[in-house]
Amino acid sequence: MRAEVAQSSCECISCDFRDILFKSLTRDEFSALCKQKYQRSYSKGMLIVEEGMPIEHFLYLKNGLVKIHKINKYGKSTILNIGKPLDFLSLLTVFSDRNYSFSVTALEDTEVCSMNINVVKSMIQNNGKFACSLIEKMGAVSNTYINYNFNLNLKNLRGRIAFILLDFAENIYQNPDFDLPVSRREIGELIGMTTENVIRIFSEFRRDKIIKINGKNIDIVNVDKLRKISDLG
Amino acid sequence: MRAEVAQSSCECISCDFRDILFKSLTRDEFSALCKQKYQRSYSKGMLIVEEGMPIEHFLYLKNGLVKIHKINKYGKSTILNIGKPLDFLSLLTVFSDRNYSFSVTALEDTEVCSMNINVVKSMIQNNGKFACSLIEKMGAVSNTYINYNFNLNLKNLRGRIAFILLDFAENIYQNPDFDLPVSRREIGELIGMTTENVIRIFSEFRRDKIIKINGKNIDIVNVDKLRKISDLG
DNA sequence: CGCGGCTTTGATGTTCATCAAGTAAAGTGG
DNA sequence: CCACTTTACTTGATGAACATCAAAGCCGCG
Repeated sequence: MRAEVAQSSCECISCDFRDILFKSLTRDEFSALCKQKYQRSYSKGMLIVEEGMPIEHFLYLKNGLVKIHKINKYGKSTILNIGKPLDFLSLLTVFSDRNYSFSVTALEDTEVCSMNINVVKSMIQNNGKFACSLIEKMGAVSNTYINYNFNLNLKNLRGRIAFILLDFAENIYQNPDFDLPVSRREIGELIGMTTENVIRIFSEFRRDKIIKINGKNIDIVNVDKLRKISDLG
Repeated sequence: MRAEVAQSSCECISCDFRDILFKSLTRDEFSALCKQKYQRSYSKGMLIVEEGMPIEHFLYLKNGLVKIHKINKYGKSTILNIGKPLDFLSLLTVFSDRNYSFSVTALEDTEVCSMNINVVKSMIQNNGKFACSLIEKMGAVSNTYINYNFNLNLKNLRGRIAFILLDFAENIYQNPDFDLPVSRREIGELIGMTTENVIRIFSEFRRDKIIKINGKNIDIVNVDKLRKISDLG
């Protein structure tokens, strides 16, 4: 009864994530999750997770965009991945580590839902279907990450830029015309090249009429050519 | 009863892997797993898994060493990872994909145990403790892989060679004197450089008295210097 | 207004891949 | 067992790709 009431008063019931990961929860489990969850908004630029902090919550992105980054011992920053709502790298490590081995920063206004990690762990123990969907999701995220790296590592600089622009257009914004959520420097940190060369190749693509650039705004006018560069690089 | 008998007659009971992943299974589960498992030996060079084949089994390495590799569309081979018994990359993707997205080849004589994937999936559903340990193991493997890539990508060629030699010595053979299980070309495929440059840097390190080389045999004589090169690269 | 961060372009030098050529080692068929 | 072929290994020379350095314009913000 109590559970019933809690559930109906809970916005989680209409959350997109419910179908992805939580559809196998019982009403009581769902309600318990709901009651202790904590939702928070982060505006662009805010730090969501700091490298080294203890892992106490299972986080997921309701919406928004984040960068998962890490600083090496000489202070150089690297972006491991751009995290989208349903494809969140943090998922992979949160059940094994005690402390975060990376930071997470909002690239756009982002809503994050956090649940006590032990509550989720006990749900894994008690609900096999939930455990299965979590394992499947983890595998899918791994695959994405592994393929992303595999594809990127073999390419030259022009190929990388082409690849990343197509990735933004197709996988993140579903639109050939979009605003970059990151600076030129951050693109370099993500695909492993210097800021100067990111800019140089942007300019090259503009000169060759493959893209239009207006500050952060990118409009891909020749997708075919861009894809060819990405494939051949 | 029947289960009991099956269990005591099964060699799995003394398998190292039992403690890692399967210690939370009930006797009946363990016995069921045992009865349908299939163990096979592969000698050096044999193909264990072929890219594109359907995933029907959950595989783990009992002992030996494998390379996980993938061929890009122009026929160029890349090694994603070297798989050790308890740290097997395949673990990450086997529950999400329908077909293998990579090949696995034995680098040394290797024993592989294979269990029907659906049996394992149903164990995940029915045994929460098992699901938990699997999720933890998956997370640990992810972490290793992500860190491996993070470390490697920032380094120059000398740093990469130093890093990989230390990895072999410390994480695989626990000995500064070891036989390389791979060719010079394969090292290049693993850390992203040409065969010629792998050899060149080997020769350089030999000239600088950091390592001794005798064919496949490597003896690290100046670990500190090698670590410095790995760190600074 | 001025400062700092982001962006842009050009000049220069280093790192690395490619090409070439030769030796050693390992497998293959007679 | 030996000629033969193939594959792995090695070194040098060259050029291309990329990082670094330098300088200047732009923009937002205190």
